[in-house]
Amino acid sequence: MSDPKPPSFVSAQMVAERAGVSRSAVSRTFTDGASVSEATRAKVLEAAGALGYHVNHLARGLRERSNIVCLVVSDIVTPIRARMVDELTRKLQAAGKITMVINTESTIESVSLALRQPLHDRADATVVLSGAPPASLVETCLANGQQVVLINRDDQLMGSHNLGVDNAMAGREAFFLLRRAGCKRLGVITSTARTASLRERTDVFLDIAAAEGIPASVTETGPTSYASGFEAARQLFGRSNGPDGVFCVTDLLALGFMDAARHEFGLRIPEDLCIVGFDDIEQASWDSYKLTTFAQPLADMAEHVVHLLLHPEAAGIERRLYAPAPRWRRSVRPGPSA
Amino acid sequence: MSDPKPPSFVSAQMVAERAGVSRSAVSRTFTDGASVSEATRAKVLEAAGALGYHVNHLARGLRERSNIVCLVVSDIVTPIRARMVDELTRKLQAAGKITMVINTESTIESVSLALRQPLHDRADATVVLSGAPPASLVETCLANGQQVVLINRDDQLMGSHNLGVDNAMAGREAFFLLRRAGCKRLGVITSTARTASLRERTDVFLDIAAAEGIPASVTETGPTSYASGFEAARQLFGRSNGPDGVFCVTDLLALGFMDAARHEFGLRIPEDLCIVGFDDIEQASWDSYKLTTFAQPLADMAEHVVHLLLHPEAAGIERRLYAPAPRWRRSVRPGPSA
DNA sequence: TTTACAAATGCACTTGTGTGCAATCCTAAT
DNA sequence: ATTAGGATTGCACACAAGTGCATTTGTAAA
Repeated sequence: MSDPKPPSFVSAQMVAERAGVSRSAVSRTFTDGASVSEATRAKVLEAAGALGYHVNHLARGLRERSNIVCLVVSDIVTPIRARMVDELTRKLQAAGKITMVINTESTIESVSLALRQPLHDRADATVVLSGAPPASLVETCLANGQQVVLINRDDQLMGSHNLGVDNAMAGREAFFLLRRAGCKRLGVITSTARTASLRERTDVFLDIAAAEGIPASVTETGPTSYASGFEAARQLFGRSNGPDGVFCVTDLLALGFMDAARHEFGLRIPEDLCIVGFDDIEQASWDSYKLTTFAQPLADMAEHVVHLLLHPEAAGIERRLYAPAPRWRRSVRPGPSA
Repeated sequence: MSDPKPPSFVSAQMVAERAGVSRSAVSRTFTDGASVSEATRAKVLEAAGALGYHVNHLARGLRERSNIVCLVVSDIVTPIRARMVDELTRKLQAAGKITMVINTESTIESVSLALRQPLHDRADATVVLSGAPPASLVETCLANGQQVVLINRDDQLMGSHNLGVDNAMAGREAFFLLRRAGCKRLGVITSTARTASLRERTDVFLDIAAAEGIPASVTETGPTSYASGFEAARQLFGRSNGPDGVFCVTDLLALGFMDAARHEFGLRIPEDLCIVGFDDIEQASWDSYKLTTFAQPLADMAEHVVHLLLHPEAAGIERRLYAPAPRWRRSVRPGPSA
């Protein structure tokens, strides 16, 4: 007997009918600067409220910009990534953008697949936090009028914005920190995920060490994780003559390394072993670690991403390098031991 | 002289013109089960490839379901939240859904504002991970044909799916773990964010303790964080006669509490003090902590969310409670001390 | 009261897609 | 060669919005 009437979204047409005006009037009521009389506006607002009307942003996006930003990211659970996602979603939202998150693996195929999504969704922009996007797909995005922002990606693709942290500076600073502490046998702990960022931190550190005549080894045991750092320490101190100063290219590696060095081999930090990390994740400041490390200016970077997206034509394409901020804590001696 | 031709998305119309067919043919080529001849399909695919055509999901969403799912969440940086977001985005994506993230504060106003977004964006469903959504707005979402899934929220709102973890069980188990260890003076460490989940864990623990005649105190010093746990330990052990067994309603609180107890007061864990946490964040398993805690079956929960969204009419509204899985580690003695 | 001019309104078109319906094409059987 | 039948195809509409343009309404000045 009764109409089942499946619930569905209420359109401007329905509001117009209820308010006894044209659909144009409804549209104009919700458009800034449009010409509507106070009486009509009131009728429309009443009807809209009663019906629970909400402007369809998707339909609006058909005509002009969609205000959608695609965030391509892997390893969200990683503290540093989670913080970046947090900063970006928060700031994009405040700027009136809609954030679509694409959770991808770091593999080329997975990223390629993911990068097709912003095209399908008519995103205004694509922000890549992880993985190495193929140049051809980035070009397609650009050709379709999207902006592309790569964060901490090596690929200096034409037409994309590139934001990154100064890895060379970090590698250099890490070395000098350890040398000032009087470390004699250095080591770099990195991961098998050979991204350009990690590689640059490693290479600069090694180059300076070589130039200064201090021996330095490289150890990598797996992905960029606590477990890999732990395993690295096991390997290094399992044989004699382990390092007395290490640069872990990531805080997660550093914390794992630290735990293994302390609890498996009884080493004292910083007396027997100095450790420098990178990222300044929250855990690095915890009382069990007090890790000396470098902070990425995430808030500044996110801020700049939003700025780029809000003013697409303002400054043109740019590559910007941010200086990592050293955080001196307890894992490095202030001066030589003994 | 040359056409500036601002880059923009290529439409099915353009593909049709280049392929010399009607726009319908293009649409049918990209629609499963539609009737297109092999010759036409080939021409269309060629043209689409050359032009870089991608079906506009937004426009498609105008007609039927949009396949957009809204994720309302706060405190993404928190390990447990990051993991839930990771599980959900990954599984939703695999199911062909598009995830848009709304990063909100936990305040009522902020959540209210956030909940309007899925309405504007014609999301098929809204998943709420944080905050207390006002009933009226949830009703609006439901009235507009959306599905609403609340995860670990108290509010048992009509028409919304409710998934949660069995907090009562956790509180009970925590108590028995500590009693079996022979603890005489118990304590609960919680936060000032009085969500239903945290409150239930606290209350059940206290009730049983009272019933069993073991004294138990409650301490809350701030938000649900490492720092709050740290501060709680300072307060409790700053005066004499601190507890010898505590249930921290969150792992973050537990780790902070642990660090302060060890490093500020020299307490040995589990000899002098037993600690039980909740969440089983990655850090709880780290060598410096080895925290006994309870794991939320995040993967199962995410799986079920996707199931609910894929089969909207299948099972109707439901409330489902998941059993937390105990993780026995080193922060609780297996039996009474001395 | 008439005129002039601005404000308000509605028609119709636009955006990009999917699809019902009718017209056309092609193939095979009579 | 004719026809039946199925496979293709294209037209036109629907979806939900914004907006240029012409029309109507309203108001104030002459």
